[in-house]
Amino acid sequence: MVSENSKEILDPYGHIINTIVEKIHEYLEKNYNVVGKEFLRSLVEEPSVEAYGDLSLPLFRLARPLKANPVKLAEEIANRIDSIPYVKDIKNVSGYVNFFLDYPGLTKLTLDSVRSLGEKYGYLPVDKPLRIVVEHTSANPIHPLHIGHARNAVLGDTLYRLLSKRGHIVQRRFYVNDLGRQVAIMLYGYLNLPETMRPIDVKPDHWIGILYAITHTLIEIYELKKKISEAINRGDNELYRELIRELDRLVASANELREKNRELFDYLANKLKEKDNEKEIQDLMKKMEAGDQEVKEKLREVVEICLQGFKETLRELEIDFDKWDYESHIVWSSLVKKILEEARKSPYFTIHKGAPALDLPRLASKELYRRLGITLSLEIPPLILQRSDGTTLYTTKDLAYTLYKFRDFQADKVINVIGAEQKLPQAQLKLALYALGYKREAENLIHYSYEMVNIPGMKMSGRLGKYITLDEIIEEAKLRAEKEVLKRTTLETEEEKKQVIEAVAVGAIRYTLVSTAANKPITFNWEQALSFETNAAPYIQYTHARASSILRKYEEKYGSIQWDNIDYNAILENKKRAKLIKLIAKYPSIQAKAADDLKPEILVDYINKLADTFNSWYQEDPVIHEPNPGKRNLKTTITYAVKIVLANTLETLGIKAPPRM
RNA sequence: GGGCCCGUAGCCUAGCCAGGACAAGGCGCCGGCCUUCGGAGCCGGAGAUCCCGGGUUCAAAUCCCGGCGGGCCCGCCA
Repeated sequence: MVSENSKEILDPYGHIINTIVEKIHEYLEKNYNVVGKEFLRSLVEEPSVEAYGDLSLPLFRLARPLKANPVKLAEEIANRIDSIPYVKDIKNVSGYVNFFLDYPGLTKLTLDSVRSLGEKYGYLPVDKPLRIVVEHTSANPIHPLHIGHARNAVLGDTLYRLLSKRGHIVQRRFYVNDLGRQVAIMLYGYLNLPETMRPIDVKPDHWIGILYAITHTLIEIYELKKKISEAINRGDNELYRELIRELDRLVASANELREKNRELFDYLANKLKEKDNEKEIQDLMKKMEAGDQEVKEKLREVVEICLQGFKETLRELEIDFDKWDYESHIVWSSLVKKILEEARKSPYFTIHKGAPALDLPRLASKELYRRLGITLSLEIPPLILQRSDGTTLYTTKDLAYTLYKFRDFQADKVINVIGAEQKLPQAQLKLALYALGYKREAENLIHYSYEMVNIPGMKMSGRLGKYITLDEIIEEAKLRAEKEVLKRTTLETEEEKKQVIEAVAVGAIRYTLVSTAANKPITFNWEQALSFETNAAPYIQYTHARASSILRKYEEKYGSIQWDNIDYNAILENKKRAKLIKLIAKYPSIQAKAADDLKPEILVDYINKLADTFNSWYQEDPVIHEPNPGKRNLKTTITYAVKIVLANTLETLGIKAPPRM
């Protein structure tokens, strides 16, 4: 099945580097001490200046183990090693060995690869596929998705695509936090409404968002009023003034909420006025956790309304899930109870502040933290498992859920896409797993952490109903895309135009969210997100459409692409041809690295460089008008390869690549 | 009080983990290119104390220490 040369077909550039390393290693082994091949390979780099060649091996770090002078060694290697496949010339420059590639050879190798793999070019499969769960988005079902969730969702979905294309078996899961206090508040509001006031012509999650914010704000106001009269009775003036200020703020939010849905607001304001809301919510939470039949049904009903809205939004962004897991299911199916029992038997079980807990600080050690990928200086407190009243805490449920994910999918690895603010609980989770004897799971649980998305001049708050929804952002993106597309499109039918507008709008959003490294905060900016110029999604899409168009015209004139009569030597006639073929050759290893390092931004960086180089080449070196058939075939096959690579990177980023725009 | 992340031209970002040869792109700004394959493009130019100060090293944007600025976390919340 695997042919002799499959490696070089799948990964032309990687193959060439391996060949070079092989030769150097052979030489050093014969004449000096033994040096690890992997180490040697890690030293190979791309020179910063073109004049220094295509690949370079700095010898400074080798000098010590080999007991050699780097400058002399470079000289020696350059002189003594004369022939390496795909290498035309070897030169030494003060401690560096520089390699100049044989471009006709590289071109043939690369185009052979593209020819035999076609649209699959670039997807380098791993030797051992893993079963991987990617849990992402997992927004609380109490308000619509906003821009922060969008970063989570897009990152999670892109990781899924990267890993799948790398050959892993990947499952996407969404964890529905349906047992928290926030959900209880929303459910409480819902239960106080007559059926006639359920949502009709609003998007379901938007309605839920308002219901939650109104219920929350009203309850806060009523509680605050009680505290204020207490403060008056006690004559505590300072407290009184402080509470009044807080009340003013809440009333201001309440007025804004009332504007959004008067009927709902006035009804609940009246209904909740005289009740002991706090007590009723406590009762509701207990019933929710216990799985009270009646509450259970209503809970699922109201949560489903919100999830319906999530699904609509996510579908717009080409995001889908394989499994929706409910926190309530984890609790009701006694998985949590089992974990608690195991914890009680664990040697790390302790009582902390009067509550049952795991003594995680006892596990603190350099060795273990490194293995689990926990930052050494992170101080991890004991993990309290249960409240004094017996109800369970979030991380305990998460402990049960994590094991459930591993078991349900027989996963080798579980990746949680969760905000950076949850670093501590995620580290606790790992240590707790370890403490309970789940070493494999602890070691293969990955917290893929990302920083916040800020909207300039705005502080978002779900509780007060202050946020910009993802739906609004998508809507705005479409409006802006429409304006830009209609200005320039060559398409004629309305249907085609609509598709391109959507592809451009969604592409712009996904691209923006994935192009900045996850550990850096993003300040959301329309101009930048929806830029139609270099370094943005539409630019890549446009370049792809342009390459497609060239190929279409070629085929109209000459028929199908000619692979058999290619003038490989002609690659040397134009520097940009060579630059392009090198980029194309590198693609499989770049795509693989982006997947292995979980860094989509590597792909974004690459795709830009490729589009730049192609556009620049296109400007000065005509393809179809090339009269010489051998050269024309070279140029067309390069164009074809560029088109494939652009389409595949866009596909990996979840961005559509229309052939015409 | 302790901890984590970030700090690269007016603005946005890459490079930092595995230190190497003049710090790489984009936006914006200035000047050019439409009778040739799609100008959402191309070519050229100006613009940087790589937050500051020490240290390690033949070599530091990159590693270590100490500051400064911004965000986040330290709950019987989720």
